[in-house]
Amino acid sequence: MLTIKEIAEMAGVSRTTVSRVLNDSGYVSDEARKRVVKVIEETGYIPSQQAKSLRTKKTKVIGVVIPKLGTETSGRLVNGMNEVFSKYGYQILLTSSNLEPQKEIEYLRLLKSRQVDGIILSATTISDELITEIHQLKMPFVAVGQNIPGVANVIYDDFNASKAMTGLLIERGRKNIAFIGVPESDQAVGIERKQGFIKQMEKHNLLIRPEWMAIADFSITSGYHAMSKIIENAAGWVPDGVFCVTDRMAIGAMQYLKEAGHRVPDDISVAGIGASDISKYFQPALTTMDYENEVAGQEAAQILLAQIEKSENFQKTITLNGRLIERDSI
Amino acid sequence: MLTIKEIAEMAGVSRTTVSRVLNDSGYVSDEARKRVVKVIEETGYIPSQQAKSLRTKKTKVIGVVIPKLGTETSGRLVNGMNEVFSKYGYQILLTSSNLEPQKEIEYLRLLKSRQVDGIILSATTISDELITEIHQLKMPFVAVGQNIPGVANVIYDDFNASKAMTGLLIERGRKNIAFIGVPESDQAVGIERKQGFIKQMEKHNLLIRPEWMAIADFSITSGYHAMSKIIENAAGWVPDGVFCVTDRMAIGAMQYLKEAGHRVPDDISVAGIGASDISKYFQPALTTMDYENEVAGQEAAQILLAQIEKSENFQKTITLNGRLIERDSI
DNA sequence: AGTTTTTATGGAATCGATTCCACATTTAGC
DNA sequence: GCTAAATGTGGAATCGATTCCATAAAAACT
Repeated sequence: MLTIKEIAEMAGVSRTTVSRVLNDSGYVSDEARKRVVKVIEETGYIPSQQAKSLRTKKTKVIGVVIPKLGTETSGRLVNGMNEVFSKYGYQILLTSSNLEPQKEIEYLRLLKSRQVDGIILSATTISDELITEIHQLKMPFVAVGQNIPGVANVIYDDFNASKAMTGLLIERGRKNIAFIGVPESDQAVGIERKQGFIKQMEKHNLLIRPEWMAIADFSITSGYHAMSKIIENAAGWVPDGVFCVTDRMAIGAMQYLKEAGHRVPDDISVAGIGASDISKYFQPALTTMDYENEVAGQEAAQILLAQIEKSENFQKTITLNGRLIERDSI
Repeated sequence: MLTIKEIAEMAGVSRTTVSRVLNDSGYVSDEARKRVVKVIEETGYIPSQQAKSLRTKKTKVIGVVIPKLGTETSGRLVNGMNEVFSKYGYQILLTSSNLEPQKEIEYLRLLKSRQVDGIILSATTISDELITEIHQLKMPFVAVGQNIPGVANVIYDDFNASKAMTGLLIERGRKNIAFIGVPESDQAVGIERKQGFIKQMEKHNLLIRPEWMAIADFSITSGYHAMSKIIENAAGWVPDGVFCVTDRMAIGAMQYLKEAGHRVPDDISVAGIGASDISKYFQPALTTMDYENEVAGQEAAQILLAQIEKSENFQKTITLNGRLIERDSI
């Protein structure tokens, strides 16, 4: 491993001068600069960021914690962040909690120990322990997707998105609407979206049947099973609409309906949230809500950078609205 | 920011002793250890990995370069790696080249400058420049998906996978088979898979029509357009099978066929490669090849760890075979 | 009791960069 | 021609950890 000392010797200058060339700082004569540059090129020397950031206290690395690697949502989110960060010379240290709450806390610590310049957390469930940990962090921080008190947030307006989608279902004449949600441990998806549905139904004086309210786990398969259970429980009475809080569950539900001989949307309408890639190509194409995760990622990155570079410590919260995408499933 | 020095002072011991407690090394009396542990817990002190690895020359970070964030393939691959790495206390610094070859080289340098302990590259196109750069790296390295000479590789047997899939099509009585591939700049997907198709067709003395050989760009939409062009060019003659080198393009092709009134698989069979999530739920369910990217990720991680920890410098190449998944599209 | 071994502790060097400061040499200003 | 400012260079301290080495006290052997 080549070091600055060796480069200095080879170029016949001091480490200080090499450092100046490297960082374009201070005074360096053309003559000396040329010699240094030449040696660097010949040797392929790459300075150790390690040593540099030990001294400068800046790593130019942002820690990001996402729930699961390789999901569309996380992918888009991280892409959005990356766009902004790379523009400013920052890199992302990506960690995935794999949906284990304990890992989130662990990774937060780990990221701090790696001296990242800031952290973005895309959480699913927020425990008190997690909140405590976050507050102990005392470093630039932004939460995405879930509202965490006392810190900067980029969140989606889940309540109104859900309400709007339910409204669309009703507008199209659907009255007996089933609901496929997720556990309430997830505040945004589990509670907010459910509340949006309930409020809208109540507003129109529509009956919410408990036996038509299923809970699934985000997967396509779970949507399939939830739908089958609802239809079986229906016993004669069949819903004329289903609102699924995620696209993948909606896909599963549609799949079941098709197999069971129900026509979508003629007999029964299906709606999702997320505008996943698959939703466009499935038949019938799913009516859904685009959450524009890239934008969320960009916003989160911007806020974090403001905290880092201008050391603004605001607890700014940005709320993003979903964009309704009407297709063929309603 | 708390440092080891401050902890030492607060506990009334030397930095050396604190370090020993931290790393469970050397001799420390119970009495001293207790005092140190107490101070650490009270203060929430987290040692700087930065400083540690400057000294130890080990960062416990692995650099990973993938072509695109948020794709299923990359997601699975990275998940597989992560499984292995996290078991041994390593973390992944993930970078995405966003399909720009220049960025691959740039990130390789960047990762080296961050002193990662090793690098895994999942490349799509391999230029001479890239190969030169890799050889200059002189650090633990594994390439995934593309065969790069002179280094360790984990590759898929694209040629035989493609041959097998084409064979299945033929076995089912298909004779007039169209082909949707990708540009040849991608050695594995563009060339190997195409050759597998060609060799199998030739073996059975089947005609390969140039006008039925389309080139698309991995996307669903491009598959759709490629298929439409083939059908249009067919002018009367319609193929009875299409082999698409990726699932997403196969989905696009099927979509077009459906819209154009061709029945899959009755009139025309469709085959893909990749076992993507969507392929299972699309109708008809796509017959495809599972490349088991998680396994590839695990293997790559294992090989890299062997290089790092046992400093084995072998140019081991592991070839993974695809697993045929027969569903309804053939 | 005297010697060796084990246990315990801290001082100081080290990793590879940056940066403050001192000093030397030019160049500019009057 | 003399002082002041600009330019150029390197020595040495520093960042926060680990680790070699020296030293001392306690425990274990003759």
